[in-house]
Amino acid sequence: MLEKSFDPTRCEQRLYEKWEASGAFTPKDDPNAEPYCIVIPPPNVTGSLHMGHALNNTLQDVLIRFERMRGKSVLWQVGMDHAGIATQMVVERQLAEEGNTSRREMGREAFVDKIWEWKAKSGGTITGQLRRLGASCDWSRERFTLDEGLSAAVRKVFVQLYKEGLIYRAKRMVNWDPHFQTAISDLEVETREVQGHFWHFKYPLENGETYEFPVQHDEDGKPTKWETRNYIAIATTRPETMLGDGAVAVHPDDARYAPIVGKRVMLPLADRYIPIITDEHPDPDFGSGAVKITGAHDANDYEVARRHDLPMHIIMDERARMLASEIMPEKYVGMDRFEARKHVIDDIDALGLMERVEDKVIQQPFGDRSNVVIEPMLTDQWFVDAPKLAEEPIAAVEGGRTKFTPKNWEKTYFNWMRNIQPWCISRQLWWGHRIPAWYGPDGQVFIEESEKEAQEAANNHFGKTVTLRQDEDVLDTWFSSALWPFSTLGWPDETAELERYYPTNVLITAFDIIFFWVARMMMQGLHFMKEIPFPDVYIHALVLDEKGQKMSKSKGNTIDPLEIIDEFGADALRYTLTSLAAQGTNIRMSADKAANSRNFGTKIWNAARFCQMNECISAPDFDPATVQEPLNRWIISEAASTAQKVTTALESYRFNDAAGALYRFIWNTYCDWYLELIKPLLMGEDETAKAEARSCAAYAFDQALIVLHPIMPYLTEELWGEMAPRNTMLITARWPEPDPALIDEAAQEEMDWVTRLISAIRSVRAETNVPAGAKLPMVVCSENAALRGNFNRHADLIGRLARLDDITFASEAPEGTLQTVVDEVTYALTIQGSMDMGAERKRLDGEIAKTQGEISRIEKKLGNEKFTARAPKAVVDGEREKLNGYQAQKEKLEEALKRLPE
RNA sequence: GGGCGAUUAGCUCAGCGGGAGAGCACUACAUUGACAUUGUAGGGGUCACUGGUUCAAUCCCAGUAUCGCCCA
Repeated sequence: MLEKSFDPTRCEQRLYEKWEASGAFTPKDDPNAEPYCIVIPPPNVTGSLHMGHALNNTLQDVLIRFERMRGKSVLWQVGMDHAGIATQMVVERQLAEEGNTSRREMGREAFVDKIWEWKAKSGGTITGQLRRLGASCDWSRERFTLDEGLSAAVRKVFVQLYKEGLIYRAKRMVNWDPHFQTAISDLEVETREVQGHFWHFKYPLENGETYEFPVQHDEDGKPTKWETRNYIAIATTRPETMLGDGAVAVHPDDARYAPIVGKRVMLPLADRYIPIITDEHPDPDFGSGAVKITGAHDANDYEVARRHDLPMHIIMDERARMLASEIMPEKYVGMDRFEARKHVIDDIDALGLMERVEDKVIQQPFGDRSNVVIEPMLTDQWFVDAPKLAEEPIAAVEGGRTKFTPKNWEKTYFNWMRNIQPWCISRQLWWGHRIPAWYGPDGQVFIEESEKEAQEAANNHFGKTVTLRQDEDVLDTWFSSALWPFSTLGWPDETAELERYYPTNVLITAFDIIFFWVARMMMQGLHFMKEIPFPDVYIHALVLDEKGQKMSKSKGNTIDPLEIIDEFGADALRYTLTSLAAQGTNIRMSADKAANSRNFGTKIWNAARFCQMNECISAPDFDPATVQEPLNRWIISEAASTAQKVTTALESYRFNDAAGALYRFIWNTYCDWYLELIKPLLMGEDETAKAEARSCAAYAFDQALIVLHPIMPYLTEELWGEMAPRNTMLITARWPEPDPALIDEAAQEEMDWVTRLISAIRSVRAETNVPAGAKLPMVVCSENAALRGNFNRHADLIGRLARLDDITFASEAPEGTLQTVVDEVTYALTIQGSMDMGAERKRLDGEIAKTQGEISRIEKKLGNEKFTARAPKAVVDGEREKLNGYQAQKEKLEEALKRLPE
């Protein structure tokens, strides 16, 4: 006998271990089975499970379990990435806490050893958490981006791309993180609005030259008043960068500055002259319309400087301190950029060149991990020719070889891919794939997959043995993650797995990661495998908090999925997320919602208890097609059509529809109606009827367990094991095939009538305040033979569920009865004692008004000649039929009202 | 500035060219042998606004408003 409710804490670990030990997580070794593969978007080795992961992996697991039960050879390829910056940050912090030496003092090799130590001890927390979620991934094939095979893949890719001219070293503008002292990608930069200032400086013209600058304009914008100026005004939010200015730019159409274009200004503090140039970049309506150009420290200025061949002065070192150089005034050398800013402001002010200062909300870039202001800086880095590599991925989506669900994300993808910039892949870190580039004594570079090959190449080049120095930098973590869909399957070796599972079937991810995962995997997959990595990309929701805000640690509004699992069980969390995963909308998560899902589990559990108590035990040789009773044929139909709905929903990534169909079938159909309806049979004397009800109850329940399993694996597996002896665990049970023979429309119609009739009688009773316990006699006001047939079959059930003690037939309703109309037939209830006349009158009035409303609506429609002429015949006929029905119903209701005693 | 999305019951959200739906919350009743983590019944909506297309619009199209997100 089952306990009173499901206890997840008692079952989850045991079941998970049993699944894993059974080999269910590894792909089945059957050459005839269709392959199905998902690669996990690799979580970060330092990470722990948050709601986003929980959703992402629940959806993957739902599909994986679904396809596994459908008999496919399923591989969920799991693993983690090494997360260069994040990991280095964690270990450096740990070193600092232990009062140990810094990484620089420690040296590269010792530091990297330390990280591996850390990884062995504390890394990969998330894999244990994925297990708790119930993720059925193949742990035997777990990979790590820094493991040997994946590292070999990275070297091969780097060398090949270099030799194809798709990787190059260049001096370009990058996002420099002065805290980590490395370049980071655009995607690791978070632009925030902060309260800042706009400083307006005057740059004096060379030789004290002057010009007339308009200061007032009439309505047509014509200047009406001028003043004589010996300077050009510029405005900046970052005054310290002025020390590196290479020019002042104005728009070519800006008449105000036309007289001084081509002249020079004295750059204050720096004591050097810079030209006034024209460029399309300055907006004449913004600020003074004149822009200082600091080519080495601003992305826009860099483009201007390139166009005009301006000098680009790098004015800061790797920690963003002012750098000694021939253009840097002695005074500022060594100052931090913000300290230098203060001095520059004071010094400009002292020179009388400060025009004014405005408060201004500015967009400022921050490192998403370091949280410091990012310095745009011109540095030497390795780049991937992303615009070139993006061509094929763009074409693949345009041609429909890879499809996004929901489709509108394709726009985001195209927008990003078509505007993609060269991808800076070098990082000034130690944790990662060290770049396979070696330099000779004269700086000549040798790119090879191993030091040995580089040495050979160098020796050949120089004609003698030379000493090589390997590039210090490592590659962006995403360089290796981009290879994930094929490197994890064994590439560059031609493995059986690669042959069988590439391309994978779908990538499941959140939209904020389209650029990281989808774009990069598409680029590398198409380039190296000559084939898309996945035909489908499913973009799921973000999980927000109850108020619809993004969860973040700093806001303190995170909901920990593990706490939800502890409190309500993994199934409740999974069901909640799945049921809310409607396409194109975000999910507002709350503990309340998980509680509802837990209640759903309890409901199922108790239905199982009921089945068990009543010996509803599934028999292996049971054939649903042989069932006789409409009641039973109905539940079999419903189970089959639910399975079909769930199948269709999952095939089209409509997870919420799958969850909803299951909820309705199990709770509203099976529990609320079917189990209630078979109770009289189970307690009755008719052994044949009892036996059929028992086996059908068990069968339908089994079907529900099977089809619910992908979403609620623990509870369903536990019940599967408890309810009957089985040949297989549920995780590998067979998913139902669509079987038209199981759908019985006549039975569905008949039972629909039964449930509507019972509901109608209950409604009358409740609204007229008939005591809930009272059993009433009912008169069916009809001579219809088919109706009598229905009552012959179902009178007991109707009587029990509607609390009737006698059902008789008559042509007319007796006086003084409560009446309700179902399918144009009046049913009259006789009550003992006095009837609540007021309530009954009110109820009937309400019904009549409602029916009249429908009649009027349809009459109006049918009265419209254009409607009857142009609408499809089926629609018009349908409306006529409905009208007849409503009219008949209204007549019956009016009769009932008339028969009410005054 | 560019792009995307949202606006449907008190709340959270599905849905959809032809009778407005769910969960939660609310009201009343019920402890009838699976389940109070429950059951039965009920109340509650000008489907943001304005136009257009159509025999027919909550749904399609255009515009407006408000909100949210992404990119610059």
